[in-house]
Amino acid sequence: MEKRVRVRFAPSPTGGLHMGGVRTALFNYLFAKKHGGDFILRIEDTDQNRFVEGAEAYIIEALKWCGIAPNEGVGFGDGKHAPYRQSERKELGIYKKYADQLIEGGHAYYAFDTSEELDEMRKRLEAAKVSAPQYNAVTRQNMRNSLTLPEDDVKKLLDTGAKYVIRLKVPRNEEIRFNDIIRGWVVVNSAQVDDKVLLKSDGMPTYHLAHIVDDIEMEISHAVRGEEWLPSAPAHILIYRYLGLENDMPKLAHLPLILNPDGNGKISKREARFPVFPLSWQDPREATPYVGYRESGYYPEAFVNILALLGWNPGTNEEIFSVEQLANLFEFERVHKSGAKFDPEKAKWFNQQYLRMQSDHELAEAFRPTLKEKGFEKDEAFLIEFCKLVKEKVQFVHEFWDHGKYVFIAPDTYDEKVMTKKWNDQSKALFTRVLNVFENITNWTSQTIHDDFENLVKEAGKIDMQLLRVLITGVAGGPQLFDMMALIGKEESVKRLSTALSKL
RNA sequence: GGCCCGUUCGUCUAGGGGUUAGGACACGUCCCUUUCACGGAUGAAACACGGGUUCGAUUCCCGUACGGGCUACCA
Repeated sequence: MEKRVRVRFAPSPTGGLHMGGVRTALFNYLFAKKHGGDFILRIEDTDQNRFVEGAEAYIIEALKWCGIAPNEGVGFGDGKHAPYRQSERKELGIYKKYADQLIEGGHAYYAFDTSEELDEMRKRLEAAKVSAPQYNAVTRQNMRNSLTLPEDDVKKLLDTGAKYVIRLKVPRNEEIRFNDIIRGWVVVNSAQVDDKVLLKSDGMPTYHLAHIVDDIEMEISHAVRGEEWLPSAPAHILIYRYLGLENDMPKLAHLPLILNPDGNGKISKREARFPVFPLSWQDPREATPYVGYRESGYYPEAFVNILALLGWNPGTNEEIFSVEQLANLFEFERVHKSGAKFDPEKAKWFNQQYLRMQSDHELAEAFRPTLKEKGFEKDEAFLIEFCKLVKEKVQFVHEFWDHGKYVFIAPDTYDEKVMTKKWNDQSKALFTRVLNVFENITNWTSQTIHDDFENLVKEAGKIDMQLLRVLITGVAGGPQLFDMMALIGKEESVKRLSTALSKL
């Protein structure tokens, strides 16, 4: 019988969750959603040295903003497997129990080596030109552990409270194979796997032990994680095996990485030319915050859409998908094996697509706070009309200001290029006639402005529209001019034109 | 260095033994627009290389190159 689908996103709270992490969470979410399963947030805080204040809260908020909230786990309600923080689970003795079981079975051992001794070993191996210096079946014979020390000494060390770690006893030469849902069969010889530390000297489990114990106890059906875990997967297989749980272990899926746009390496927060965090992140150890997608004006739906299409696609030509649609379509069989470079330009395009799906009313309300910040307040009808006219030009809501501020502020300069090219000796007289026509319009609408203007053109000959636009708005481009003038109003439009004429 | 994973236009990708190798972003041109944008049309642009297997390989196999990941009492 197939297990109920239960997947987890298991970040460590060592900083802000970046977009690569969000994508891992997203794929977990989509898979759970598709199969009517559970999506769990587990916090892997077993490294006390790397704990960062605020990181956990950030992760929770980021998942919420993205609309991919787990239905179980830290911040999302306890299920029957609480607690979901590994530091708290450690207090319950959960991990020690499994480590002891491994020791009893002869598949793990105590190691008493100090970090200095380990350093020495590595140096020695490097000097001897050993290609892969590691604590393994060969080198452990020269180290201080329960495999080399007399039994009495080990007992004494343990009884006197000597510091120790528990290491996995990896066989010297054994083929380990596992079937990854995304990559197919992967085969590694155990000679490449080191005797991983399972329990640290502070009593905390390492990732290797902790995630396995928790995945088993939490009945996880699929372990979906980044490709960076692929090299340690063989060790994980061994742990499951020695625990007698190989048949109960979750199916493995290693996701391809998201790479920097300019080629080198997985995406990093230092890449300052585009946001890497979903929400702005202030690292307590750093002075300047990292700007997030939310604060940059991205819709969460757009952000999630972009991420979903990095390393996966449904096989059609469509690109715009809601989270619900993504969940219906998603399958690991269509996830790529190779990493994808993130394209910030295309990300903007995605946002534009979502912006266009908004009604003029929604856009108006979204823009209102920005406008207020700039010191202007307008009624709803005005803002709706404004957004309707300007929206074709923007990718982000805040750009309504950049592309339409002249509606609210009369120009004090006039586009130089247009003026030098088009303003001449006859211009002033001509536009004075235009001004007279405008002054005499009683019913000020786009249509009447257009009609009366056309009548003047019939008498006076061609009048340059772009020049007129610059005189009224100051800038060379924008939405349909008469529409804009109708919005700006007769009084203001006339005033702007006469001001311009008096200045020039 | 060692091990592992990967490689279709600049980027995201579809496809897959016989195709004019398709779409999207970005870019060029044209149309629409008395502007810019939107929209429409159109163009340039890819199967990393070398060997096999095959009547035929971009597709399958093997090498090489290149890229990435890992190589901690970090995750």
